[in-house]
Amino acid sequence: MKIGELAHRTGVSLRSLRYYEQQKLISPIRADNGYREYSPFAVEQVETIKFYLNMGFSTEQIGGFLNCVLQNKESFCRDVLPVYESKIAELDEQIRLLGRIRSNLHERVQAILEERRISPGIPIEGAMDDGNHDDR
DNA sequence: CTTCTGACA
DNA sequence: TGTCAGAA
Repeated sequence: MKIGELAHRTGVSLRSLRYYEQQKLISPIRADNGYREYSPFAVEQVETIKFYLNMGFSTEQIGGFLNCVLQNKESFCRDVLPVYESKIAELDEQIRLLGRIRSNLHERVQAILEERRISPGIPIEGAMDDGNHDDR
């Protein structure tokens, strides 16, 4: 099938489909006219890519265990463990930062309700870090 | 009409 | 990621 059909059947934009290819997550073959030709498996492949992207993994990380996960239908691929663990650690870090922001705001709310004055805007370390891992 | 690549008021 | 251009 051509890119238009795959996009329609997966709900992924043409742009993203081409981007996944750039990131080596999918490798469609080229027809004589230069059009990308996807195998019918591309549908499930793109869906698993979307799944991991939503899990917060970078395209680079996904590229690492995609084939393994794709073949061993949700089975075990030991190489994914370290990736999953680092992701969990990353989430713990984000949760820690969010907790700081939360308590900071909570304190301000209380101050306002109690008509109490508190310290001015004090930046929270690392709070502005969106932890991006993408980009080739 | 569909796809391709490259680029960004 | 969207989107537009110019070409095939």
